Amino acid sequence: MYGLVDGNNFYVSCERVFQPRLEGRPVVVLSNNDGNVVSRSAEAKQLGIPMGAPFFEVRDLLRRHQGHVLSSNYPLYGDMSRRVMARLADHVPGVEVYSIDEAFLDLHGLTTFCGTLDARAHRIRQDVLACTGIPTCVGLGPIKTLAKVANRLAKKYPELQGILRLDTEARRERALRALPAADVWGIGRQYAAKLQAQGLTTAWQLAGISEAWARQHLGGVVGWRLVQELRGQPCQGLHPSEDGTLARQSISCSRSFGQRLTAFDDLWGAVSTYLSRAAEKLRAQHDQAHILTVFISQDRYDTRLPPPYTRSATLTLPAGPTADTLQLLTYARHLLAKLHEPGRRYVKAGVVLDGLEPPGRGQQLSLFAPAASAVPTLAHNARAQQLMVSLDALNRQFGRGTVRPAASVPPPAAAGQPAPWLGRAEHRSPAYTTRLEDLLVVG
DNA sequence: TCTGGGGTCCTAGGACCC
DNA sequence: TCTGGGGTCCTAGGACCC
Repeated sequence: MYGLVDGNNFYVSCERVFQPRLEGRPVVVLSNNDGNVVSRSAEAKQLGIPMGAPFFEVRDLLRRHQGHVLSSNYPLYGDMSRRVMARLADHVPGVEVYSIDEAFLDLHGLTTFCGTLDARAHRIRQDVLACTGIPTCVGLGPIKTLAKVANRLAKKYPELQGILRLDTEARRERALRALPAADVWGIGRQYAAKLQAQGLTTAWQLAGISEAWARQHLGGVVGWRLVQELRGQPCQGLHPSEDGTLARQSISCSRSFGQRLTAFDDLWGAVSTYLSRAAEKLRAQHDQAHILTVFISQDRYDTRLPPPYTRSATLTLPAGPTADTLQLLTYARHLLAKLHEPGRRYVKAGVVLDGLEPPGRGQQLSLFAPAASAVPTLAHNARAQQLMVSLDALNRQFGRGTVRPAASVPPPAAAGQPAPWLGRAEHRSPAYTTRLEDLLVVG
């Protein structure tokens, strides 16, 4: 059996742990730049605010109902997530961290110890709530997709007390008949519309479609696997996460700006900032990258502009994989220069690191000094590596961005001003758990 | 006025190689 | 009149997830 544990309204729940006055009220958390609603309390859902709604469309509605609005606070959510995952790992040896607020549990063979699965799931929920303050739901099923189904229903029907187990044919059928096809893991807007057009509305009907139809209309083999899993035929296993974190195959960092930018130097300020952050994440998971992409976007909602709104440039690093911020910056600047067109107004930029692998393979070294080229010598490499170790240590100890590339610092003329690329965050809560100055004071 | 960010997987088509 | 086949790599695009 698998378990799927999922935090309820995760970001909102994280905020409520430190602001209990938000209990019982409509609360929403916004995406970067205060753009969209990305987490809603039950009360906010009841007002009819959809997931992903642009904030400006629901602002008045929230005001009328004394709703509370928060900018996203990822240091807080990331840290709370780490605490939740640590609790789970204490109960179950095999945990696959699936997202910031979700994890699959490997429960195979655990039933004979410590009572029934339901009792175990109850204990896990209680423990996570007691130790972190985060309410969760647990879905139990013999297959990942069915554990997801169970979790969905456990969230939807409070009378289930946060737990649903689908371990018999009868329970599977009953659950699938109760679940809309659009709520199945892997069915998004497009596929839901296609199913609807065929008169297929429940997960049970979806489980009954033919292989040919699934392959043709639901994304090929992906859709067919999904259908098989609903039927009870497992197509994917559990991939336990080491040390409670998820190692990624690509790492990106991108942001919408707070204002339109046209000047190369402003864009470069943004791109160099994002690249520094991405390289930090890369080193944190002990990898190097050998493919670098830079992209810049114009306003996709501006009907006067012809698509494409985003232009990107990708480079396979000629010197092989690296995790050196400074080396990556050299390449990124060239890529940005290729993309940037004077006069255009850009709203967003980003970088992507691909082709990740652990250090020690495929490093292309130069026979000569690196002065003229980006290709490093061995001695240069060792020093660069030491520099990154020191950089990361300083930023860990004194806060992100304490030491950063000069390009990421706004020019002296703008001293005291926030960088021009920074987005809005007008409702940010303190970093209660990750900044000493922000510690909650009681009493 | 205001519309997110970070991921995954698959497919199709073209270039190139033998 | 005849005009290979299979493999790999790369890119772009499209769907999905949270």
